[in-house]
Amino acid sequence: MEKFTYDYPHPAVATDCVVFGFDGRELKVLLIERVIEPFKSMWAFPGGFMRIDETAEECVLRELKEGTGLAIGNVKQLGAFSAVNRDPRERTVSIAFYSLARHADVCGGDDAAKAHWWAIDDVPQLAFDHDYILRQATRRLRQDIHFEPVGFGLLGDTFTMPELQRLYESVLGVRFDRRNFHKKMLQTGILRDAETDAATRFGKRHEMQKLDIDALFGNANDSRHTVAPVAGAAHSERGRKAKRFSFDKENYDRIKKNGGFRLEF
Amino acid sequence: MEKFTYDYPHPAVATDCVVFGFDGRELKVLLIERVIEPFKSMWAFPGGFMRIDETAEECVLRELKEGTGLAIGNVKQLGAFSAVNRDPRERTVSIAFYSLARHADVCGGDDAAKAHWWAIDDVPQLAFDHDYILRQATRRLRQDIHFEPVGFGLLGDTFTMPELQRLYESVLGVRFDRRNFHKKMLQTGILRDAETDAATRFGKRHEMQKLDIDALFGNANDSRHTVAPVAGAAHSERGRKAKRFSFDKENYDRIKKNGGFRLEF
DNA sequence: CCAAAAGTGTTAGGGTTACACCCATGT
DNA sequence: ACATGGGTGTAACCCTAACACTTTTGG
Repeated sequence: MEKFTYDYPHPAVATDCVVFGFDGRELKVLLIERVIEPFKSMWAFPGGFMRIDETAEECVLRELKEGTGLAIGNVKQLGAFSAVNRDPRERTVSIAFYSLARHADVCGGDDAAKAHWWAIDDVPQLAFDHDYILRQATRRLRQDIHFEPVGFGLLGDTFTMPELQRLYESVLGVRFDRRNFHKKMLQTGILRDAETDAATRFGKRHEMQKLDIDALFGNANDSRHTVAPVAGAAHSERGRKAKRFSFDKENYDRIKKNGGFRLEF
Repeated sequence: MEKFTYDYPHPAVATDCVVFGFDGRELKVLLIERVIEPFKSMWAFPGGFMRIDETAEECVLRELKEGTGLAIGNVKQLGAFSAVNRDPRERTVSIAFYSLARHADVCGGDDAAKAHWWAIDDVPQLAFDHDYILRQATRRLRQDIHFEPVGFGLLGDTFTMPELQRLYESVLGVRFDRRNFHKKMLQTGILRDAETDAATRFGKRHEMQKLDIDALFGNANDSRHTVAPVAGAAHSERGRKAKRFSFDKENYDRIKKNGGFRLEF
């Protein structure tokens, strides 16, 4: 086997990714059960060793794809974890990231071991220092959600205000008043009325029929279009049907240039 | 020479530290002129390669001491920088940190090359990807200053409200109303009246003389005790003498437990 | 005596919070 | 019908932003 030699000892460099998801009720994390030593049969974040010709970002996206089938484009770096004994095999520095995935996008992956969603409050003891990394990631997510539209990565293309509220409540661990939440969210300017939007895009603002809307977005009775798989399964079918919104990326980019939004909570 | 061999290629791991300082007027950065290739005679952050038996934090503190004489205890990690070609010698991942230093604490260091403070707006083109790292560090500092008492690491043990205001204005690049700034700062609860504090500590609250205060903290005419070296040199001696404050660490820790403070600005 | 710097309080306005009723849907 | 869940507006309060004069000090 080919060998690689250096004048000074080099640590190995790996990446790990904390993938958050949301099922409509609870915040979740994607974990993989380890099939080899060390920490065999324990759960850990997807990740792996960095190749010599890729950046850490490239590495973590590749490992994510290989390990879970997730092909996402956005990861945020949490930082490097460098405790001397964090990996019993050899000295390893891990560059950790976090990302947000729609609950349904996980499709197993190649050597897919077992990738499973765990409720954030029920995660078992993890391999390596991943317990510690998870705490950092959760804290970071809670911070970021005030200033960045992180939540929308966890929902479908369209979503309802109550879904969005449950997401924020899950992440932050608090409860909000419906009306105030609604108001605040609309004030940020990053939401767009999904139905109006769709009608406008198809040039049928005035002729928009209920049937068209159902066809575009799926309604509660139409299982062929589960465009909102996240929340659809989580709450009862009773009660008034909720208005759907979508994330207004164009407007968000404009707002971001002027300093971004801030959600007080 | 001893060699170190691995089955897979390993990148080198280094650390770099962006050290911010404040001279009473402008935000500064501590840079070292490189005396060896690559990037010889260009300026760069203090830092160096990580040893196999130390964490990144330990490494950066050691390098800081060796390179600049700074013996500080608090650094915050910015993250890992892993562009494939950032170091022409070999593939190197750098874990970057930032820290705050009192302007006078830099005393040269061992192999001290030349460590110099640069005004943040006058920094020349830097070695490696340090320009990029500096932008990240500046952005991060601006964020952190809203939630953490970062500013006090840059000032002396005691400081005046105008000094503190100039610091915040330098970091954030804006101007504040004196009265509102004063009010907001006191409201955070992390400031303590330095003169009252000192008098209390010495059990002489009621007998406190002006002379005592001068002896404890130095006054504008006493060059032997330049306890506020940061601002003392920067502004004219004219005008009313300002009240001194200190950072109330005990109270800050208590406040932090309850969610911390937030400076709106 | 004058210029420069620092201390201090009030008011208007915007934003947040608290709060109650009606409507739509499915059982 | 009724239970469940969602949509909507208003009033009190707090916090922020705007604003001017006085005091101290050194020249």
